[in-house]
Amino acid sequence: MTIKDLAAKTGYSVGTVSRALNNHPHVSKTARDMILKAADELGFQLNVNAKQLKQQRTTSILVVVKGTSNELFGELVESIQNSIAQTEYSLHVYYLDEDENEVKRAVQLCLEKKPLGVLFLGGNSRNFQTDFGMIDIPCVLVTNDASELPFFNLSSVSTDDVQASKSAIDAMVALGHRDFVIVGGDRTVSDTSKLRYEGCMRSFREHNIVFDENLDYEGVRFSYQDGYNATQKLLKSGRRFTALFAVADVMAIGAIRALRDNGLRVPEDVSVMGFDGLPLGSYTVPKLSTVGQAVKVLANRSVEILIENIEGRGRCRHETTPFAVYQRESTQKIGG
Amino acid sequence: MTIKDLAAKTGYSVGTVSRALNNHPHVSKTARDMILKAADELGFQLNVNAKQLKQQRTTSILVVVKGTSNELFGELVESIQNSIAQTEYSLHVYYLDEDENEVKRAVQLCLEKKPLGVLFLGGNSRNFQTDFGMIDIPCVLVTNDASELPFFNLSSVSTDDVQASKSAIDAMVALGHRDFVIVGGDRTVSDTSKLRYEGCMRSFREHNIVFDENLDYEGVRFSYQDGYNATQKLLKSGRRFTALFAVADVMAIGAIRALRDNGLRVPEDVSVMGFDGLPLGSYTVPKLSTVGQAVKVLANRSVEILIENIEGRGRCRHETTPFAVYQRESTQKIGG
DNA sequence: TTGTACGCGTTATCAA
DNA sequence: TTGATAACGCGTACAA
Repeated sequence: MTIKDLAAKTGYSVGTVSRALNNHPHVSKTARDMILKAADELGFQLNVNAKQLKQQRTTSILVVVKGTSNELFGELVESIQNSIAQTEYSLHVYYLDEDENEVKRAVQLCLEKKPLGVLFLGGNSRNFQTDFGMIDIPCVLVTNDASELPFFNLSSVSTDDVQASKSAIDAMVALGHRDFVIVGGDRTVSDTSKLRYEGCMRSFREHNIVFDENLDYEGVRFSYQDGYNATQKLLKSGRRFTALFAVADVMAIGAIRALRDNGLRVPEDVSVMGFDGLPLGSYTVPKLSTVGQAVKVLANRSVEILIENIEGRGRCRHETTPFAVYQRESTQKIGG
Repeated sequence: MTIKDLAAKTGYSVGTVSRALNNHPHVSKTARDMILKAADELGFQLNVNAKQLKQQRTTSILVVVKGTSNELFGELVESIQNSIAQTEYSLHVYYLDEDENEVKRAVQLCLEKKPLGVLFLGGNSRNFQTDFGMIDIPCVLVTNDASELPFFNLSSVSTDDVQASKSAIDAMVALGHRDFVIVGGDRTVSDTSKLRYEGCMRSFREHNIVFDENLDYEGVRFSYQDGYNATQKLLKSGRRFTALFAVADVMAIGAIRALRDNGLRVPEDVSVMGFDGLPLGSYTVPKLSTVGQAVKVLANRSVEILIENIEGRGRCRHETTPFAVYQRESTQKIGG
């Protein structure tokens, strides 16, 4: 079943058939109707390989997911897939380990798959600085800001991590907390972690709160297990604190568990705040206080921007999506 | 950069270059070495479209994921991707809504993408009975048993849902429980739900436990929210129970939350058991008792079987993977 | 062992 | 508006 058969069936030439199938002008309504009808009846499927070989262009968009244990990305991928499904493009998703170089990997995948664009879910600017030069198709970095990076083909849509985590700390300070520890990411390797840390520090400075980055900060991976371990370590070190901020909900959940295992109650003994706003957080015990990211907006804007750029209808841009601090049950006023 | 360029560079013909690149016999070591070296130096990438057009065969494997909110599938996809990464095949993942017809969708995707095989994550036998006939490539149904289905190209690897959920109930009975409710799936539409229900009933019969399927069973979707709602409904109905079995961990977590919101303690007032063994369950408060599936085994065997069948080295088969009941903190002996 | 040449299913160019 | 035909890059018979 090729356009040749279709041509034979309808009496037109392959040229006309091709034009009809692709909605090109210069084909009579009679011809178009007849051909489309025949195609439909015969269940004709255009051969993508032949098309792409001829046109020297694929139809695929790459999604590179960095750090698979962060459930936020799971939600994002789902949203992205839904947006893309309504377009002519197709999606290829690749999950990378948290400490792989996502840009190097993307370069390699671009050579191999020749996609029209790529969506990076997470990433760190150092990798972009050194390796992104090899990529010349439109890309967008999701959940990280790339406005400081000197690439004309790299957009970004992200939450303002500094403001968001500053707000988180502010909220806890407003509750009367002054003794903080942070379960964060590795700031030498994750921009997100660095920015969220920076947001915390701003709040601390603004409120004259003492914070020792060597003693009160643990930089680990974004997972339940690491959140748990980091909290254990903080506890073992003998630091005294009434508030714990975890820069991801998964870590916060691990942290709460560790606190419990050490006989500490949440929020009575220590308040815990997470980051991301996973649905799960509404069902945990206690319900997780968190700063929520706008997952759907993040996803939709990312694919809109990417497609605009792929289709040459726009330049690269850097957008910020809203966040909100949700005070649920894992935080409370100091002393009750 | 095509094999033509490579031919020009090395002085050999495109035929020899092609043979060298594909590890065919009848090419001298000299030629092979020289060509491979040149390819490497020039960063040569074979044009997949041309290759597939010529060979009339793609290299892709389809993964159809049914019910996106079930986090078990997230873990599975990750595992599957890792297995496939080490092969010559490429993966295309599609997430479907829980109540879409996964087989109809697969048929359509097969026409479009012409994959070599497909992996179904979840699915129901009714859809297979009516629509699977259209598919003639090797497939494997993961997490559901397909041994009763009359298709020579459909394998399956699954947990023995009947035994597994019987074991779950048995374990709670051994703890002294006799008043059960179940937060399950829709048995008219989900085989998994039907089987797990069946397992429960067997245990109930064996232990002469009274269970009213109309009053003590809620059939809903596999999500936190639905687990929560179902439990609310059970509670509102005034049923008295000391044990709740949720046929998925996500539902169990929703259920625990609902119990708490009604002033009931877990496990003191009611014991809760989940199903799946998500990592998350080790960090919740209380830690979730659950029957764990062997995710890695499920994933590995599925792709092994699929690839065997794709390469014609095996027939279709139906395997069962081990499960284990983990008693953590959400269950306890009745009255203490 | 190597080279030549055809064809896979499309799209696009050019003539009609 | 249509039809004929040349590419696209590769694999593979067949010939050498």
